[in-house]
Amino acid sequence: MAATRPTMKDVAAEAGVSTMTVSRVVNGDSAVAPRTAARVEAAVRKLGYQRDDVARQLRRTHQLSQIIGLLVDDVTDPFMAAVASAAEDVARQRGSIMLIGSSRADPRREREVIAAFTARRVDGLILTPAAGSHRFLRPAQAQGTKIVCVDRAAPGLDVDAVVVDNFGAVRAAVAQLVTHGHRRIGYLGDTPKIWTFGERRRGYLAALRAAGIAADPALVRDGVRTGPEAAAAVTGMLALPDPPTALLAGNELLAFGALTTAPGDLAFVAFDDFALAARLTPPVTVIAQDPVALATSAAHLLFARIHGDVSPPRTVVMPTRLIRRGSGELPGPFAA
Amino acid sequence: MAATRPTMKDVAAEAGVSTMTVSRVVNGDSAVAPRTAARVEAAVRKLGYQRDDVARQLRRTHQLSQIIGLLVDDVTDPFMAAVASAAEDVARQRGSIMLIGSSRADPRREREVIAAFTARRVDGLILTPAAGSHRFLRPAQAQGTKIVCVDRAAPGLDVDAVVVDNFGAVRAAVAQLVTHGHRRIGYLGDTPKIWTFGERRRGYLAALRAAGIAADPALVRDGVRTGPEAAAAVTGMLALPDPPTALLAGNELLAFGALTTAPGDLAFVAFDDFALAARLTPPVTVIAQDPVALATSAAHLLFARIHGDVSPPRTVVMPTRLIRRGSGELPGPFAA
DNA sequence: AGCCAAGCTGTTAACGATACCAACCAGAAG
DNA sequence: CTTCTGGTTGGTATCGTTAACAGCTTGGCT
Repeated sequence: MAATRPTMKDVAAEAGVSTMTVSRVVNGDSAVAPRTAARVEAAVRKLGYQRDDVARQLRRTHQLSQIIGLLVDDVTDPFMAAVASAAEDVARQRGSIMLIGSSRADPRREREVIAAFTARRVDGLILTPAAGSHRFLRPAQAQGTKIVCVDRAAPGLDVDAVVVDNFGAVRAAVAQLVTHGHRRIGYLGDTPKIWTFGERRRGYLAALRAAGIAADPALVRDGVRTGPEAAAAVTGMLALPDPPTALLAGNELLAFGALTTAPGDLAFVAFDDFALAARLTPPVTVIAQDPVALATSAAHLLFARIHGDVSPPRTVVMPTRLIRRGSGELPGPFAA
Repeated sequence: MAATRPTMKDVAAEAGVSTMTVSRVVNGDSAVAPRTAARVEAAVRKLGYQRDDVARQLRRTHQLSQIIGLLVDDVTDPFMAAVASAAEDVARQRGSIMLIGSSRADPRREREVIAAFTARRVDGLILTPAAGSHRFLRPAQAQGTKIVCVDRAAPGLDVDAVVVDNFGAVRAAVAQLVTHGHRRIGYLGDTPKIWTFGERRRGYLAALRAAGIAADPALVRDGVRTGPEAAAAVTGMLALPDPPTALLAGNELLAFGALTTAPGDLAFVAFDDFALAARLTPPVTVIAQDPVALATSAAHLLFARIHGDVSPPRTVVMPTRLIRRGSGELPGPFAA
């Protein structure tokens, strides 16, 4: 049952050659006489030999491990799933495999997962940083692990990042709600300690300020993490004496939660596009970003670093698009 | 820049002890005098030492690698994302990290990814098998890699599997459509070579047969893989001289595609529940399964195998639930 | 005092692969 | 006939860690 896997030594014995020759054949590096190679290949097939990449990596300590690590909040978030998928595609093209870990927005878990990854000598990490400082990555970075952030910047860490202009996108979307006659506009987001939510919140406040509207703390909800929490927050806002006439949901999950209770006449804009947005009544206006493009770009950047790019870290900003489907264009009480 | 990572030897020199002592401290195994341990720990911190799990694994060849591999079709499928998330949670509880790979339903890619994983000596694999035989896994299995299938069985491979009764669930759902007066019922699915779609298709045909309805090939569409393809298939069916009055979509993705064009009076049932199903008009009736429960069960089964469970392979069947929200209960032309 | 046990630490040899260098062989050239 | 060249092959050391065992203290017991 617990058959032990054959090693190069076994193959060498079977083929009557040295392990060096087996190594050469298995890796197709350097010249081996065709007849010898054929004998080795036959032995490989006969024994079911597969190269042990663990031993290989140990010997080639200063070479690449051909493993990258991806750390996301939560893969069940469709945005993160798209990131994971795109990152793995690039990794595969580059001959690497990918470890995946979820932080669940918990900085401690994030650190532990990253430590487990670096202990395996990953060549690089793609991160969607959780809240909190990421200085703890400096030693790993100093030892040569390349790091690229995607979706979010990592304050306190000097690395590449591929993001969108969250601030500008939300500001523009909220400004549009104001244009359509809304002055009581609600905001739902997770903690502003997460970079994206901080930016989105800033954009919301900036748009209000630009319109001369005082922000009402009762309409600004931070730290909302789940669909049901979002639904409850919306219900709470609507029960206010002076309820909002428009709402901005900070991501897809919160949008789904809000949509379970939001009435159809509440103007609504969601950050992130989603599959059935056009099928709802009214169709949902969204701020769309392209997670595949973000992740592909981040992964290419990572592999460039892995292969020796030492230029100063840069932040790539990808575009967003406000897709007007109706819910964000519902007129408010101050409509012209 | 390319600072090399410190090894136990470096730590040993710094602390004035042998590498064995460092090893003992780092792993907390056996007794080391508190003062010595403190010195070693200080050296570890000073140098930023981290144990090299690659070397460790090589030395401990007959121990576990504490890595598992997950192979899915595509993580952007929310069902698979939930599977991945749940599997990683269990892995983490068990002190393992997880490699992830996508087959994109391509058997060759599936093989390559699996080979890359086994070369890293994963302790086990969780698979959603693509189409085609999986005999190629036998050598890996013989060498001790544990394998568990989730969502789909793997014909030709004697392993554990955690699935739902796809056949029975679809048969019941289609029978219900018949009860509501439908006789022209369309079916959308990917290739029946993928186990789940084969089962779902069989269930559909069995329900028709039981109702004495002849299956019309024009209403049975296999090999539909994308949303747009599903939409086109629906458009095509509706243009028939004798169009369907009801439709069953074989998974979430196909349901989304179909819903972009299906008129509101077409009775509709989707395999897999989804976030906004209740918000559509009419609300969508679905056959729900619990991907988290499936994956959690599969992962527990895998770790049981990894830790020595040698009982015969078993297939765990988890329940499905027909959630009647309206679209599946629309009356057909033969309603009583 | 003498001896043993317990606790602590070090030495050596692997794990499976590859880098580096040396050795071998045939045939060509001098 | 000798020397050289180029293509092939093998030997040895090593990557960073730990298993197995050996050796050294120290203190307790008779």
